[in-house]
Parts: sequence; structure tokens; C-alpha cells
Amino acid sequence: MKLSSHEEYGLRCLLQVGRQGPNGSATIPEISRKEGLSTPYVAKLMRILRRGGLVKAARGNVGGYTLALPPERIWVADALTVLGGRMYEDDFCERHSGAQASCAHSTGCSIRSLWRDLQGAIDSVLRTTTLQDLLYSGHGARTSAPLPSDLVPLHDRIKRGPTNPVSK
Amino acid sequence: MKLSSHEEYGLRCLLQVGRQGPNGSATIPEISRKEGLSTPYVAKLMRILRRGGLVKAARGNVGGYTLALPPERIWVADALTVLGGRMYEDDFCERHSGAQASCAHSTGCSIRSLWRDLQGAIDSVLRTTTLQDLLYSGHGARTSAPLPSDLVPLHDRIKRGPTNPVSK
DNA sequence: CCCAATCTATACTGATCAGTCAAGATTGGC
DNA sequence: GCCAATCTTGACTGATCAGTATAGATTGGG
Repeated sequence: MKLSSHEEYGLRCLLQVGRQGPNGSATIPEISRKEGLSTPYVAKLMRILRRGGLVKAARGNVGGYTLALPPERIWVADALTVLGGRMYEDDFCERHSGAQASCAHSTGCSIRSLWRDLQGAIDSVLRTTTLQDLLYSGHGARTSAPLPSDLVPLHDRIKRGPTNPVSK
Repeated sequence: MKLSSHEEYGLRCLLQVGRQGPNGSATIPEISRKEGLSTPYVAKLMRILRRGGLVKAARGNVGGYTLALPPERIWVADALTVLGGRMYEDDFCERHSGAQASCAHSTGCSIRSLWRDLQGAIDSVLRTTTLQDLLYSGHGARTSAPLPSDLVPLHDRIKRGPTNPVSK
């Protein structure tokens, strides 16, 4: 259960479009330069965002991308769903029931209940945050109550410690 | 950001071991049969769990796997970290800073703040649930307060609707 | 009309993930 | 000592993901 590159970079590109203001537009080369990503890669990400209904594209000499909705009406949850799907997809049990019939595997479905709780916790964050919140955030200015850890400096680079229980 | 197969199946296998009681042990063929997974695949998953310190293995004629700790002391968060890593790894920004230097990309780090909140929400569920909770759950008997949606029947198979904002 | 700047689309390659395969090492019972 | 049952290991294959490459379609300005 890891964040995908599409989610990270796609959200960044979407924010670049949002920074152009209500009627402004951003081009692929512009976004590419500002984010330090290759233009073909930005093009691919923008295509995904466009097909997901998050941005609109204008072709031609003065083309570019604009937000499909005002930023306060774009929820991060929707953007991430378009870019990387949801954690617990509805067809998950059908695709992962093992060789046994449906989801009636012997451990019961306490696990499904866990996944539903987990998805609920994720949505409680992502469905209360809009693009607007991310555009104007002073690190914790979002509508959802930020955690205290948000107050630490930006460039803390704590290397991953041994968080695993035991490493043999 | 999707649940991985290792996380789903590995957790199921771990539960099978836990079901054997305090001093019982489960073998790979047993788990394989009960979960409907191939024996080589179960072997691979159990190896990951063993190297993560969650189970202990006994070789030989009467071998098998036992929990490394009592089930009430095994947190689901730890099991999932071993099986599939964490959502927001500490080195994420170093690996995904684009071609730009470090994390100082132009959209600022409001995104990092979001990821931290999200990881916090995930941990709030996974760090309050133990293997014990999953073993004896009547669908919502875990220590964390369950959501109302847990009360729906188990085999609801609602096909995924159009949750995306717009589909062009 | 032509050109430059833009978005669009498909195909391609390398990396990581999922699951399998085959051979080996250990243990207990007879 | 032998054998059967077990765990252990590394390599292998197909699938999905990440990012690139290349050619095409559209638009506006001169």
C-alpha cells in the first residue's frame, strides 16, 4: 500500500494548473519546467487528468490546460482516485478470493471489515481537502485539522529507522 | 495507492497461524488448503512474515509456524509494514523530487503535509488493531470504533459506480 | 497558405510486483 | 541409517507500473 508516482506527480501538475488563477492556463512545457519533469511524462499525466475530468485542454497555438472546476470544488480524493485508483476497490474480494469460491475463505471476513475502516479513515482526510486548501496552505491551513507533526520544518530528512518489529 | 496482494494474503496466512491457539502450529500445506492458495506461494509469504519477525518456524518432520508473540501484542500496522511497506516512506521525497534539487519544487510542500496527515489517519486505524481483534471479531469487535458501514451484510457486492467527477 | 506552438495517441523499454518452479537443508520417527 | 514431512532458497516467467520516444492532429497568427 504505497503512494504511486502518478499520484505524487499528477497532483503536483494539477496544482500547477490551479496556480494560474481562475482564467489562466498552463502548458505542458511550463509545467515540465516548473516541476522538473520531462515533457512527455507531463503530457501523459495531463492526459490522465483530462480523461478523469479534472482539467480541460485547449489545443493550438495558444492552448494549455485549465481546471475543469474552481479549485474549492475539486476534492483531493477525486484527483487521487483518477491518478491511482482507490485502496480497497469494490471488486477486490472477487479478484483476490484465492482459489476458493468467492470470499468465503476460512478466516472469515474480519479482514474486509478492517479494509472498510481503513478506507473510511483515508477518505475522512481526502474528502475534506480541496485543491484550494493545498494551493493556499501554510502547511496545515487545510479544512481538516492538521496533526502536530505538521509544524516541523520542511526539510527534515530523517532516514528510515528500524520500524519493523524484529529483523532477523 | 492500492492494497497489494501480499498484504491481503499475507495477513490471511498470519491469521491462520493465530487460529492454532497459543501452542499450536500451522504448516504450509495446511494453510495452503484452508486459504486456497498454492503451497509455493504460501511458502513465500511465510518467509516474508518470518523475516519480519512475526512468526517463528520449526523445521523437520513435525515442523510448522507459530506466532512470534501473543496475538494481542501483534499490531496489524506492523504486519502490513512487513508485507507491503508504508504508504509514505521516509525517503519518498528523495526518490520523487523530480529533476529539481531535493524537495524544493515550486508547488511547495503542502503535498507533504497532506501525506503526513494521510499516513496519520491510516496509522490511527492500524495501530489500534491487533491480530487478536481480527481473530475474535464479530465484524466490528475491534478496539477501534467501527464505522456504521460495518453493519452491512458481508457479501454485499456493489459494483463500482461512477465515483469519478466526470468521465469524458 | 504556411508555420510554429500546442495537445493527442500509440508503441516501446526497463523496473518492480505476483506467483511458480526446482533443488536443497533440517528434523523426528521407525 | 533411512525416509518422509517439513521449511529454505534462488531463479524464473508473466503482468503491471514508470517513464520515454515518435509521429500525428489542431489551432491561431502572419
